[in-house]
Amino acid sequence: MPTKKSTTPDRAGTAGRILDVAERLVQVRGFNAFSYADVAKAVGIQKASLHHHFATKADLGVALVTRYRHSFLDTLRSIEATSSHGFERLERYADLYGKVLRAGRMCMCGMLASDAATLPKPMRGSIAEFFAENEEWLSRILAEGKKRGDITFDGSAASMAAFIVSSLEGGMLVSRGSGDLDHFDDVVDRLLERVRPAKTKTKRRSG
Amino acid sequence: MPTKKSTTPDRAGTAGRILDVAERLVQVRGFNAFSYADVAKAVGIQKASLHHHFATKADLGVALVTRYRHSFLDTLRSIEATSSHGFERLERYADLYGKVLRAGRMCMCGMLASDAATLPKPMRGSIAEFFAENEEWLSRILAEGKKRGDITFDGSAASMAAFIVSSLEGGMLVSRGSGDLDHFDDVVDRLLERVRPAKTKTKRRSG
DNA sequence: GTCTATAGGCAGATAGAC
DNA sequence: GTCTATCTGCCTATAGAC
Repeated sequence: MPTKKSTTPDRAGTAGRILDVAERLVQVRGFNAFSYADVAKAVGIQKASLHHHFATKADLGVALVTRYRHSFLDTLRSIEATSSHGFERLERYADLYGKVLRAGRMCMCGMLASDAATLPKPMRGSIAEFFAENEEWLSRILAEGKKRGDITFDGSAASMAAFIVSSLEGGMLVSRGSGDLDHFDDVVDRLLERVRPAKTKTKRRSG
Repeated sequence: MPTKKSTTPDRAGTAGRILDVAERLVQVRGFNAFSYADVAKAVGIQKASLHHHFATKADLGVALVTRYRHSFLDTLRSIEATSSHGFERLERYADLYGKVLRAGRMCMCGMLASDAATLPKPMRGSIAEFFAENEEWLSRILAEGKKRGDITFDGSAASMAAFIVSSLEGGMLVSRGSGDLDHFDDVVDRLLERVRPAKTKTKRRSG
């Protein structure tokens, strides 16, 4: 859930600034509820200039999802590299979503998932890829943690990963719909309680 | 999750047909991705005629959410009236969402929750009410079931209710975004497994 | 790469006849 | 209550000068 620096480039230059602005607009309003005029205004150039960087809105959308996927994976790898404890990794994973929510945004691909039926076809495959990669990473972290004993759960790591992603995305959605951000924290608490290893007593959520 | 007959009226007449069509369009495409022209075409009247029934799109939106809330509550009461076993009630509750998903739709208020930032203000309060009523009902069913011993869970009924709603909404969202409807069934299985009472061996999901 | 100007279409909404 | 006709404004996108 970016909004942080990443290993990949694409964040500098006009194209990068356009993507930054468009990403925020998608996360707050959705793909069908922002226009080139909105982006142009926020970036400080004219509408027509946007078309030089992204010929069509569909092109912009594809670039948006592609960058988001890479950026998100970078963040996951960073969590993996800087935390060796399974449960702590999951806390930090959940906190990614919490930070986005508190920034007034929805997970970009969660937002796009709800717009799916109306999106240009090339975007849809990339959105599905986001969820697949996300669950793959989570699944691996869960399996390793279970083996090491610093994460607890029943059933397959893959289905647990799918469950976690759904709960967090749904938690964000319902919190935004209810206008009650604490709702999300309750969901995270309950989710983490189910995977917390018997002995550990790590404090929940930092931000 | 309607698309079924309800005790309340509002389903007959031109206004009712307009609401039926608009409801489907919102559930499939979202509030910002359908037009009066779409509705008029599907209903078989002219755009201008729609304004006689719902002067503005905001008015249509408010009527849509209000009817949906009442209709949904009717369905919940019907589950409560025709199932006396707690776990079975939860199975039927989850199945409501599954049926909507398999119809190619999203929960209407889940969809509207993602559109929230762009919606006319009068709609937002009503959407929040939907989630509150929904969780209230679920909370009561959970508390009763726990007391009777035909539902199991830790923590408060209210937080468990919030968790269930989030997981189901998120399950629908991610399933649609992944293009994999089985994803949702896995989420439901895992969710129900956590509330299943020790002795019972009810089969999961009927539809 | 950015600009001005504009095309062509669709959005939500209104006026007024029947 | 439904129609035809129309308004105004915004949308995505393009042409062509600088």
